[in-house]
Amino acid sequence: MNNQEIAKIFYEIASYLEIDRVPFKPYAYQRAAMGIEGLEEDAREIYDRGGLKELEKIPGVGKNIALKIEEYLKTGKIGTYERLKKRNPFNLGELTAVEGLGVRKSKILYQQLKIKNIKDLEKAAKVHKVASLEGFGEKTEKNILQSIAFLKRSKGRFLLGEIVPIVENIIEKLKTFKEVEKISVAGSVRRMKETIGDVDILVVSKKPEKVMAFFVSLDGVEKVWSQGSTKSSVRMKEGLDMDLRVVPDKSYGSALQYFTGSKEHNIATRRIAISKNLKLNEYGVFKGLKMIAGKNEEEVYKAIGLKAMEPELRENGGELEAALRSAQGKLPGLPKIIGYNDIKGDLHCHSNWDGGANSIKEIARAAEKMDYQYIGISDHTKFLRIESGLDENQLAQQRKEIDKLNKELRIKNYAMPASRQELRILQGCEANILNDGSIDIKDEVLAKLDFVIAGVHSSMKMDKDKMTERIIKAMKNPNVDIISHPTGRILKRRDEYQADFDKILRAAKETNTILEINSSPCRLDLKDINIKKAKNLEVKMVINTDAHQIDQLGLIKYGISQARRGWAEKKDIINTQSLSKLLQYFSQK
DNA sequence: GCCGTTTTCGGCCCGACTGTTTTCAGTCG
Repeated sequence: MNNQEIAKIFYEIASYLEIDRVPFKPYAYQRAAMGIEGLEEDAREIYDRGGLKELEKIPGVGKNIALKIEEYLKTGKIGTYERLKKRNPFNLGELTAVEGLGVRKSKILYQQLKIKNIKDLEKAAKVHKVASLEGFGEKTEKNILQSIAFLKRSKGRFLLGEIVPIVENIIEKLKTFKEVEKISVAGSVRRMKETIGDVDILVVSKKPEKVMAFFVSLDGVEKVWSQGSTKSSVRMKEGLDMDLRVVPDKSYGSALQYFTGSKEHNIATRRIAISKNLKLNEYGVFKGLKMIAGKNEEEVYKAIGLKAMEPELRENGGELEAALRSAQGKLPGLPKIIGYNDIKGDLHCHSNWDGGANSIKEIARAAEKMDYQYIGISDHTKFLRIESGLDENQLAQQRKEIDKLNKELRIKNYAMPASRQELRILQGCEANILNDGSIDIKDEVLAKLDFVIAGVHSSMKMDKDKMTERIIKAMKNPNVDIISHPTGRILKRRDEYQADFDKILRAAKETNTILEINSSPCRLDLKDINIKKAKNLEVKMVINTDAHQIDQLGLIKYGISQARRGWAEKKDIINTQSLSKLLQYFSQK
């Protein structure tokens, strides 16, 4: 994939031009970079199909930038970029990651002190060489050192699953403060992005100063970066930054829209407003000086001719075009994405048979509490000795226990509301896809299970063709219904396997194999763009937790949010369906 | 350098806060 690399180069060109105060061009390069990032097709394929003309159809790409893409595809380099880099031989990405440092200050640091990277910067700041530079000072130098310490500690972003509990706690505390009239989380947390840089919280209050004073004095606040009457910014003891904004009630909707982002979504919505002779900012939608909307998000979007959409969709990935069509009654409009209460059962739970924390009965009880109609026990199989994987005999034993429990539970369920009478424990397993694509459990045993999940748990560094073939061969096994965590990534720790995902998707379609969206906050695998691809190809998916103890059943919300970010609808996700429909999917293999 | 429901020329998202200033540049989101 060349696209990410090309986009990165254009972002950097934009930064270099900003250093030199070149007007407007940086914006043009950024837009081109965004356009390329958003492509579903590789730039080379586009070029091979129609040359420069075809490249110019990419949003933000005109004649000149098309030429630069061509140059990159032909030579692997872009002359303009190489020259700019030579003139600014410092690590821009690294330096601007430091809070408070942008491109201009980075250049000054290089010119005055020959600082090229964070290491140089830390050295210089420690001996107080930075404070004396023009435009810098004591405080800037201190903040730089603190920010570097943080970067070292956290490696940047946090997992959504780490952040949400912290945010929920802070919001609960703020709700108890009587001057807080309305409150909502905004930013990437509201969009449920898989990793979070910092947290934005929005409040309506008539006494902003009092709210700010309360906020910065909350337990868990380690440092106050800034404190004003509309915005305050703090560092929490967990290491993440949290911003609180206070807005008047009449602007709550426009502020929520604005602070929810994404940045790309906001830039695009403002441009739509301008094209209609309106101005959109965090205070409202304005026609001249007259405010025409702002109280809630629905009226803000409506004022600029759009239907409001769920926060998870707001990435400028086609949602604005869809919202425009929805508002005009045209198709295809906004998707009716899956809701947080639409899941009818979790099919990937580990019991104490393979070393998980809870018995099958305890898992079933927990599933009842979640109002599930079915629960799938999917223990590891024998190849994974370290996880006490089950062999053929143990699977047969487990079947007996599950059959017994199903009888017990069903009797009790007649006393339950109709939705729960169906609760049924299904027996699956999470078998291993061996290096040659075969499964570590005999076919005749797999055939007796209600469903079979298969996943890669070994030899993850296989080369691309081999890994692709390995997974496809597993999908061709008529007993394999679901592929677990299909790309194998672990956020912040391990990259995806080398594999051709598009090929795997096509094979999933041909073999009626279901792909898992694993809800574990460090996996979220499939990720949003792969979910979108699967949906477009009509490949079915299932949202599972991979829980090893019953408190992890609640992680399902992160899988759902990922599915929502991938535009998945109820019909795309098999475990939104009734038990009978679900079993029908499995029988289609 | 790109782009067009007012435009093929003349615009390009926009406001808050900080730090270093004495009216503002830089950064952030």
